[in-house]
Amino acid sequence: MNLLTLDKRVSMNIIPFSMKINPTPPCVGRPKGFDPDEALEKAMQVFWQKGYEGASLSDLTESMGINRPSLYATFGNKEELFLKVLNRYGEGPAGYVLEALNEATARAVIEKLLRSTVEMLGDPKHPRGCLAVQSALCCGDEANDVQKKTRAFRVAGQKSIFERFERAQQDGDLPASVSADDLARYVAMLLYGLSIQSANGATHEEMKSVIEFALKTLPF
Amino acid sequence: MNLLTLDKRVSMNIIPFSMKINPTPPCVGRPKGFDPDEALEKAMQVFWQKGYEGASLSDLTESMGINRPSLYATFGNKEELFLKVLNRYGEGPAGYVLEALNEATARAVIEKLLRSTVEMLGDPKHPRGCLAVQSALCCGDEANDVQKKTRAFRVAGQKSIFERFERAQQDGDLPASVSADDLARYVAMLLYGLSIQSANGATHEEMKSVIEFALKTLPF
DNA sequence: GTTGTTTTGTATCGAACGGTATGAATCTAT
DNA sequence: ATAGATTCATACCGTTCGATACAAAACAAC
Repeated sequence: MNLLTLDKRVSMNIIPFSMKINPTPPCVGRPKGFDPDEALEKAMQVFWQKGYEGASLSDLTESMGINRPSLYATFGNKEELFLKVLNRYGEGPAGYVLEALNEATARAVIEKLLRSTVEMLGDPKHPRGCLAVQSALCCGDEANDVQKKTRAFRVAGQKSIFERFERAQQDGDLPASVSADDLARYVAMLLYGLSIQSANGATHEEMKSVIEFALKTLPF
Repeated sequence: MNLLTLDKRVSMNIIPFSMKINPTPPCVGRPKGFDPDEALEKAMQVFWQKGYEGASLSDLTESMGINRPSLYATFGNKEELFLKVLNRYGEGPAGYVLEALNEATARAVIEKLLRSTVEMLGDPKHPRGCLAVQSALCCGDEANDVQKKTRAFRVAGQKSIFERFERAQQDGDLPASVSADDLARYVAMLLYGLSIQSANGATHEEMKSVIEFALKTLPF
């Protein structure tokens, strides 16, 4: 789910010629005492549970097992760290969203989206809820950029679902009588709603039960 | 929507006999230079937009038009102020939820809930989204109490809807084949989902359109 | 006018925030 | 071994956080 281009050095074409960007990690100097990938995973857990504003640098460095200078040297700052976490979230725990769009029919896409979401939200390895929904839903002025980018992340996911339904109508497996826009927004609503249900403490079984109800009401 | 007992002095029965609590404002001393009700309204707008953690005391006092000592003397502290705001939210902008339960049938209740929610979320007088969903969805350790009480607020609303559907089954206007638990959770999901849709920037018309779609799929 | 009570404005508290300067430590290359 | 490069650990920066101490100001009662 590569919805955002996070590396400004690449996206803005600042670097001339074909200068390589970190082609391989530097072979000189003291090696890192930690695995940046593992550290990023830990950071994701913290942001997932406490949100962008609620996660302090002390929370982050403690969970990541590194100290502040290492964090800043490796990830930039708190905001850049969060954006890298968001990207990781889209490719990892939320990667099922784009995968589900490969299902054969609109109906199958929706079933896969709902069932995968419930599986993800019910996984006790993660904090409750959806990181993209809850970690920067509303915040103070300083975190406005993070809020906007997290919202753009959600909107991009909904747009992908919408485009898949448009294709489904061309393929003929989605009746032309239903609006692809309404349907995409409706499905996104269900996913968002499940996220809040999870945050409310709904059990895995309860969520499984409610999406079966929702699927039964689908008119196609 | 009096879902929470916010005044601990009352709920815990600390005060002996029938000692009155602020029966009438004191007639001696310098009078307040502001209207606490108006100030609370302003505070609600701030928490609604920035969330509990994102709203600083400077944000609050500036919008409320008072200074810090006045805020603390009148509302206790930041947490108590938020809880009073949450109570006000339940009785004001979100008061339609309990009102909707007075509709004659389960179907009418759902229609009223969805349409009233869209009207509330589409009102440009308020910040986007639902205060009870977004203002303390996840946060740091210090705000854990606020998070729990906000979650309890949401869960209480869902429970009220559930109990209304149970009654509807006794009344016979909701088929016994549908689970009242599933249906209440489903409707709450739609309301939560609408809140996130609103935060995502969905227009009033888009939300109106998607709930009409959702209502069309209802099997009763 | 004096006293007693409450509110307001200012100035500030200790703690925590995000972020960094600095030097010791640890590696490769020669 | 030495030099060069990078990372790590400590200690600290300025700012902002929520919360208050204190005294002047504004009222009612007498």
